[in-house]
Amino acid sequence: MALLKEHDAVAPVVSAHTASRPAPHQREVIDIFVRLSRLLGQPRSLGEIYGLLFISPQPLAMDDLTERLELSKGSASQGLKFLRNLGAVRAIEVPGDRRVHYEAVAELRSLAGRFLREKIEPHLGQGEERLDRVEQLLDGLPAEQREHAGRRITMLRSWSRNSRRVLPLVVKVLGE
Amino acid sequence: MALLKEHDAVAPVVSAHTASRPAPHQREVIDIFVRLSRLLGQPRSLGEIYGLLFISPQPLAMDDLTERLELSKGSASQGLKFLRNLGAVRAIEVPGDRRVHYEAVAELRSLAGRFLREKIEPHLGQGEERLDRVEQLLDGLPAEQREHAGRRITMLRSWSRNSRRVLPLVVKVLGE
DNA sequence: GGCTTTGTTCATTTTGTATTGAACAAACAC
DNA sequence: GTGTTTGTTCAATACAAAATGAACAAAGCC
Repeated sequence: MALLKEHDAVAPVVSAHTASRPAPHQREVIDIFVRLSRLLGQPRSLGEIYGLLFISPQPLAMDDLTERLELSKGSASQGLKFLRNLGAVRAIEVPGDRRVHYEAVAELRSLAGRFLREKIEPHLGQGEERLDRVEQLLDGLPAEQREHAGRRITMLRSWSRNSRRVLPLVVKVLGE
Repeated sequence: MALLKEHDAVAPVVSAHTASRPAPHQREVIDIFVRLSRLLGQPRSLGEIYGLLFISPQPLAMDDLTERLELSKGSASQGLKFLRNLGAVRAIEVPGDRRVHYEAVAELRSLAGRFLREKIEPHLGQGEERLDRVEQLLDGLPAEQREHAGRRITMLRSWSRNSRRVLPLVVKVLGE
C-alpha cells in the first residue's frame, strides 16, 4: 500500500485525473459567477461551469468539470450545451485526447449581446403583438373603462419601445 | 354529503362575495406583468398584484386583490410591502373607507431606476471589493497560474466597471 | 370595556425547478 | 465482431422558493 502510494506520488503523471478541488482563488471566482447566474435566473451549475472554465489556465474536458465541481454528468452536459448555444464557451482540440475540451469565451460584449438577444428580446417582441390583440378586447367595454385601459395600453407600448431601444445601447457600452 | 354538494352547485351565489374576476383584457395585462415578474426573478404574485393595479381604473384595497386574484392575505400583504418599498405602488385615501387603497405608480423611469439600484447595483458593488480580496489569494501561486488568474481578475474589474456605467444610461433611455 | 375590521408575520404546505443517475447512442480501439 | 470511452436524454428525486392560513397585533367602533 505504502509502496503504491509512494509510486503514485513520485510518478510524474501530471495528466492523471488529479481530481483536484478548485484552489481558493478559483472557488472565489466561481462563486462570483454563481451569484451572477442566480441573478439572471439561471441554475447555479451554469455559473460553476462557466466560472471554472473562466479561471482555469487550460481548457477542461467534461469529466474535469464533474470531478472538480462534484456535479453529475447530466448537469455538466446540459450546462455545456447551454453555454455552447450561447457562445459562452468554445470547444478546443487537445492533441492526444479524444475528449472535447472547453474554454471560456471571455468577451463581455458578445456574451451579454447573445444573452440579451436570445433571452430578453423575445419577450419584448412577443409583447408588442400581444398589445394589439389586447386592444381588440377593449371594444365591448363601457366608455369610462375603455378610456383608462386604452391609455394604459398606449403606455405599455411606449415602455416596450423604450426597452427595445436600450438593448443595443447596453451591448455597446459593455463592449467598450 | 351529496345534499351539501348539490346545494353548493345549485345556489345562485352571485353576490355572496362578488369576487368579480378580472375582465379578459385585464387578465391579459396581468399576464404581461406576470411574465415580466418571472423574467426578473420575482414571484408571480407580484406581477399579478401590480398588473391588476395597473389596469384598474380605481385604486384597490387588499381584499379586492385577494378576491379578484384568488390569492391569500399573506401573499397580498407581502407583495404590497415589496411594491411599496420599491415605490411601484402608492397608498390612496378613499373617503368613507377605512381600508388603505393602492394604485400603481406608472412611471417606467422611476420603477426601473429603483429596481436596478436596489436589486442589481448591490451585487456589482459587492463584486469590486471581492475582487481585491481575491487578488490577495494569488500570492502563493506558481508564476504561470498567477499570471493567468491575474489577467482574468483584471478582466472582471473591467466588466464590473462597464456594467456600472450602463445602469444610469438604461434608466435615462427608459425615461425618455 | 368588548367586539369587529384591517393588516402583518411566520411556520407549514405546496409548487416549481435543478440535479441526479440510469439507459441509451455514437465513436473509437482492439 | 466485442469491449471501452465519451457524451446525451429523460424520468425520478431532491431542493429551494412561493403561497397559504392561522395566530397575532393594532386601530376603529359601539
